[in-house]
Amino acid sequence: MTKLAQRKLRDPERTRASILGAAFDEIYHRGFHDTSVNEIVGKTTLTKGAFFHYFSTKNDLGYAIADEVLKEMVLERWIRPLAAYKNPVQGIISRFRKIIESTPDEHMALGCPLNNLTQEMSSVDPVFREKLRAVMQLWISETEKYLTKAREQGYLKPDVNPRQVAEFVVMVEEGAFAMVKNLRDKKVYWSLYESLKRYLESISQKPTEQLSA
Amino acid sequence: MTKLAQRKLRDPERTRASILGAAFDEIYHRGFHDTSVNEIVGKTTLTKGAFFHYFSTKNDLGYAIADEVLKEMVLERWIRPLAAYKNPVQGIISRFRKIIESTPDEHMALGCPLNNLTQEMSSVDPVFREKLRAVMQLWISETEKYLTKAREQGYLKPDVNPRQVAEFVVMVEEGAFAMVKNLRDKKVYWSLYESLKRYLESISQKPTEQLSA
DNA sequence: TAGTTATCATACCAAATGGTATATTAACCA
DNA sequence: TGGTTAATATACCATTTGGTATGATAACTA
Repeated sequence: MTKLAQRKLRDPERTRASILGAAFDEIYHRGFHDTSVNEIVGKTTLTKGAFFHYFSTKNDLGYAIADEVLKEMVLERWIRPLAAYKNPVQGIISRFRKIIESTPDEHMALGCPLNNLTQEMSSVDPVFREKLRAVMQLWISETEKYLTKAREQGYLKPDVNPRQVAEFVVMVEEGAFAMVKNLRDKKVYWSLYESLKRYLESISQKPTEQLSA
Repeated sequence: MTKLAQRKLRDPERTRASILGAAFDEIYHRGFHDTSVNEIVGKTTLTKGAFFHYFSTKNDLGYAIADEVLKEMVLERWIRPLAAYKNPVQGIISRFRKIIESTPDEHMALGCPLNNLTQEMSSVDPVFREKLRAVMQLWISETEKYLTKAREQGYLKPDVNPRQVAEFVVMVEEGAFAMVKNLRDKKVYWSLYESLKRYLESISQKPTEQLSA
């Protein structure tokens, strides 16, 4: 009773978040073009009126997903966890493994949300293009920071270029999901994981145990 | 005059190919969902009647693109040229470079046609899924053959797994285009090229010059 | 407490889309 | 040569889509 009554109460932030969440889910499953506004609001307790109150157009919704959902997702999944590792290179390897392990089989077929939206929208809408580009730039730059630190600490060979490695690593992280989506075979994750690991080890070295400062 | 008259003459094979070509082009530029049948026939000298005579549905056209155009494109761009190299590993590196060099700047923003179609359609239509999967399986398997040969000939270290490397190589080949499409920066091609080269060299070795047989 | 505004619902619409029905003409075959 | 079939054009349609106009109600403010 109380709960039902409270459902009627207004909570704009929650409402907007609810639309955004339902929209991300639908779009992640079926793609942007194939997801209609009616379907999105159908997944919530709201109607089209609420939708267009918060997003003046369907594209605007897509922009919000890029700006808010995808950006946050990249940071949460790929970047922030790296802080917990002493050796950032080892952190990248471990994170890749853990994300594979924690990805439900159902999601295997859906690929990387950022890559999906990019492949579909980036060449057709310049605003999408810029926003999705910004997310990936962030992903690469943050990865690069950790790789730079790793080189400074002697975990990487001195001749490696952190930016170059960062681009390669992020490309593998995205590309692995894309390939598994295509092949529908989770074993491929592990195959690609082994190759990434081997690559990173080939540019690594044991840090000479020199005292700090 | 003669030419104009001949244009009226019927040539079913050419007609079908014309539709297929225009459709591939439009879909490559704007995606499958965002390309309408009207737009496709608008790019040809034909009308909707001809279209639905050759393809009973729009999806059927997409299937034909996967079966015929994409498959042929993979073989022509990535596989067949490898036959010309004595060292297949060197062949893979060289081909990657040459494809970068020969890709017009305009195409840079469009990514890999196979990847585009996969990300958009694979999770939404099972027939697409199977056909696109078959193309990528072919791509990987053919690459694997060359890597197996390379290992037999001593160009690769004996402990490398050709299938595993093939999956990684194809993933990089696709992923590189996807990333450049997102970042819109051709320099990234070369950065990724350097990394792929370094990786392949790290699993390579000089063949011990033992006589054949 | 009255009135203004923000939040959400309902009913509707013009345009575009994939697809069909049908007409027309070229090609082939007996 | 006549008739059957294949190839292409034209006109049309039901449905879906993003979006709008407007109404209703909750929330806030003076």
